Amino acid sequence: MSEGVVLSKPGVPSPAINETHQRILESAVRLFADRGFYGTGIRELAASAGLSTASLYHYMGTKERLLFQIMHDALQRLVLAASIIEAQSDDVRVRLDRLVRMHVVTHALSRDASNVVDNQVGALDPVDRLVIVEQRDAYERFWAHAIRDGVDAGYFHVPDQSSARMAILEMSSGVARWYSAGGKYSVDEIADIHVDLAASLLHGGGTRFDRPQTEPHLDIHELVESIWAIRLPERASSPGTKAAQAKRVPR
Amino acid sequence: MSEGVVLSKPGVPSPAINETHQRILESAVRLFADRGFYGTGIRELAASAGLSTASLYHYMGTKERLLFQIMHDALQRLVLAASIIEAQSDDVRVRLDRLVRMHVVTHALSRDASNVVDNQVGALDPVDRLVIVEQRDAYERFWAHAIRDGVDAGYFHVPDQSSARMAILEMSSGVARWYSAGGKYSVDEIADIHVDLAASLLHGGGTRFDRPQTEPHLDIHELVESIWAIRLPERASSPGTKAAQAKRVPR
DNA sequence: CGAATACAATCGATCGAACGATCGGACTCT
DNA sequence: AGAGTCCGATCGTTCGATCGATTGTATTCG
Repeated sequence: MSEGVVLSKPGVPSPAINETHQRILESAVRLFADRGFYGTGIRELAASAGLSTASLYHYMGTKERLLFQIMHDALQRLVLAASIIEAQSDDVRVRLDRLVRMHVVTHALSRDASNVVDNQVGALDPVDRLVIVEQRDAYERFWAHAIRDGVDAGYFHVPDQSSARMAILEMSSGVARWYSAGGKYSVDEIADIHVDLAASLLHGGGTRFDRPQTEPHLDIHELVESIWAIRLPERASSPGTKAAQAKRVPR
Repeated sequence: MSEGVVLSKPGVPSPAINETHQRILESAVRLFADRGFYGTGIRELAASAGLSTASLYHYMGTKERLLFQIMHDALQRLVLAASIIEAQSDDVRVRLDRLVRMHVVTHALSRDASNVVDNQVGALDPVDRLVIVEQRDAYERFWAHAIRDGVDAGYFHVPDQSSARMAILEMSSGVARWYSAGGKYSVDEIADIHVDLAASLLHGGGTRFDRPQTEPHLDIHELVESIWAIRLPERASSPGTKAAQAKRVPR
């Protein structure tokens, strides 16, 4: 169960050129998420990364460039993950399950970066903003196509596809607003719950996900770990922990 | 069909002490929503309201106080609306329908204020933030109780009540992020769609809202208009325009 | 080999601009 | 006369950004 169908090395390399740069990026993500772009001064930024403001400029170019790098990198990973999921999920119900799971897991674990992407677009200068918005649109297209295909195949029934897409994305992104590591549920349980909620939303009163068991294996944990170069907490059992299973609606 | 069961004058009086103050509040809401609290300077604020920075201070106290007034007022209206809905909706399915409708309509029409409430809490000083967070919690409690009552009555089936509440609130608040007046759907159609989506989400694969027709009348248009002191665009037919009706899932 | 060279990394000091906020005084209206 | 409303001028602070200079560390040259 360990070896997935993931390509050899799909990970996005970090944009950092060395360890100091990496430290700056990490500090900036945290501060931008906490206080916002305009609420974060370059002196805070420098102090948080442990160097002078002059040294900071050696790496970041300008403060606005730093924000752009952070958002561009975060979105690039999301797009890559979505494209791999699309390529390796034949059944559209499975595809959507995986999109939701990936989105929720990354929004919980890469909380700060997700919040920066979601809330700080307005702080970008107009040219950079265009690039970022196009990336975000590209990501949303994977969702739009999944929903469209599911409706065409007769699996999904929604009052309006765009609204359904926005609803699922908003509720899944919302996880980054309220999730905290010590909470009632683990990341995987929250992902399970949101897969359930999305399924209900898309079935509009019909039957729930009856997942075909013949799908080739693609482990979302492995995918996220390789693309984000992070280590996820072990999940208790698979798929779905006992707690999440118990909460599930009997059909 | 015009006279609802609404109390005589439930409206929240505007916190503005005169027309100039009102202009300041409106400018501030727009600017804070567009550029954020820290991204808005008092000189922009003054220029946008058509006076000097010195005069600005005559009304707003401090910039932070101005933000607090805006958020407090917006949340007060939401809480009042929710309490009236709770008091006048016997059936829990109707109660949730109305909560969603009210929330979506106000987030579309009072877009800027909603975005300020949703995104600028972090800019408040710790004392003010406590007050605002308590108001927001009070508002969410109406939703929590509605969902709990619906589950207890056997109408709703969700994997987790808190997650379901956050999901519905996030997707409904999301309207304030992407709604624009010239879009494909009218405000009422968007509200209809979200009532549908919330219903699907809460029924978890069961049957949809079969609304009891015996409920005493409470018109959400009237409610919102009186509490927010605004005039909503006329809705084409009632309930639900043709466009929204056509999109609806046949059962 | 050791000296010379090149370049990345760092910082103290400082720039002009914009920031939030305040003052005293000048206009209205009663 | 007195309260309410407005503003020009200006306060001290912080902002994002840049400068010249110094260090550390390879690489090249004689």
